[in-house]
Amino acid sequence: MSDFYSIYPKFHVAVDCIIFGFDKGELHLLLQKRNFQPALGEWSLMGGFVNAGESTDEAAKRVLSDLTGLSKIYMEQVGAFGEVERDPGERVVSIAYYALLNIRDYDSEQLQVHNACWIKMSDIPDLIFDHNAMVARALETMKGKASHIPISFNLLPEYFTLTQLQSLYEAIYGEPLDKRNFRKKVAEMDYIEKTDHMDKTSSKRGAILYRFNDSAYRKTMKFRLFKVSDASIV
Amino acid sequence: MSDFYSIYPKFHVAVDCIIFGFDKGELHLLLQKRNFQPALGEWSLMGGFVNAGESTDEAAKRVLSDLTGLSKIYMEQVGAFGEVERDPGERVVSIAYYALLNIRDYDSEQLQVHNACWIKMSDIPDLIFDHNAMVARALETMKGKASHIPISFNLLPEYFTLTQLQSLYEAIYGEPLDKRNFRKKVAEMDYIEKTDHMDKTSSKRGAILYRFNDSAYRKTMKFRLFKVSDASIV
DNA sequence: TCAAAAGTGTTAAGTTTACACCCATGA
DNA sequence: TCATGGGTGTAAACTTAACACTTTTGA
Repeated sequence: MSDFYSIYPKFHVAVDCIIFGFDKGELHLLLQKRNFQPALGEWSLMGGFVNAGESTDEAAKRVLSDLTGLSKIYMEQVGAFGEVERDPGERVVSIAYYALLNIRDYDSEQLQVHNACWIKMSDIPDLIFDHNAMVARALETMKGKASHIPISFNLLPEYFTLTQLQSLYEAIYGEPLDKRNFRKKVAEMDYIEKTDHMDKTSSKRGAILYRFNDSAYRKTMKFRLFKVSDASIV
Repeated sequence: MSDFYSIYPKFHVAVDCIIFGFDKGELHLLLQKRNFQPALGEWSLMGGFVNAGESTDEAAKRVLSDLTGLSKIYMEQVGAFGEVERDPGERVVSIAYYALLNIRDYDSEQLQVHNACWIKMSDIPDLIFDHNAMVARALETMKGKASHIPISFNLLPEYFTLTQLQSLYEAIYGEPLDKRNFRKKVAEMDYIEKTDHMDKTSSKRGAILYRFNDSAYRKTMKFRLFKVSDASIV
């Protein structure tokens, strides 16, 4: 094999995962109080190094499945973080991924093992390195995508009420939505299907449970439950 | 310094730049017919390895300024490409960036030196490695951004006609726009300012030259010259 | 004088917003 | 019986889309 590259430096390449969950009307992140070095005792995202023979996407999936035991998690790349001093230990380029998962799919035993817990977005502590910046960019990326692609259902159980769905969108975009207008839009989306199940846990009357039908969605690919936002300061 | 990382592998980290230009009603890319190894004689994006002591953003800026002599180029990260075998020579993780530049700012002497040329988007040849995939993702990223943030002015000269601006949007989104509706929207954007200059090169009558006023834009941050598109197949 | 690009308004259709009350039930 | 969350429609405001002719002037 010829070797044109050997004069160039090599770096550690890591992945970090911004894991979103939704509970009690708020977005949460799965964070880790590190019980290992470096930065022992500090809060961080879940991450790990990319192995030889493993793509960065695979590394992110591995980190997620090691942590949760789940293999089919919705995941998307946020981007690379490549500042020289981002990790004070050594030069590490990290690729951030966000993941969306139903908070109930994740058992609390796993939480203990990894010293992890769900923290409300409004209570995110100082994280190590540039992890707070990763969270901010992940949230922007996710909001952009969730406004026109139905990824948000990954944050809900298979069966959900319209109140839950609305509350999820309000949590993501941080503003209230009108109930009647919201339901009118949902009603036009045939792939958000009424089931004959009822949720009796959150009201006396009970609420109809709905379900997202992905193959029906793929026929129209039309989805918009939230207005497209103007630019933030860029 | 403690050394928690040494058991993990290191990789080459590269940057690749998708450089957009606009000319004669079409988007173009600045591509390179490689006069060096590896992949000598093949077409590729402009790229380079990230140096020690240099962030990935800085590496991308360096690649762009080495190539063009320009330092203030609009540039944004597309994302990391981390497949194991993406570079058949050796494991390389590459961070893609797109750049927008006014095709006239780039002199043809530079083109020669780098064996580079502007190729119409509709004529992009097979590129090395995963560079075609990078181009596709860069275009999607750029379209998403250009629909609600006025980045497209980076593709035009400082003074431009409304016909040029419309033609640019038609090139980016690949569909025709109604002239009167387009001009009505532009007229509402006070930061797209009429100047008292005229362009006489493309019509006998002459067309009024406009100019984008960034600080005026920042007061409202409202911009939309193209409808937000539905999902492509994702 | 005519070809070629620049410039200009109105109307209908569709979308978004605002808004308030009745329903069902378990405690 | 009443407190709680579930469910429903209409009208006004706004936005988008469709559409065709006149102007200017250099060749």
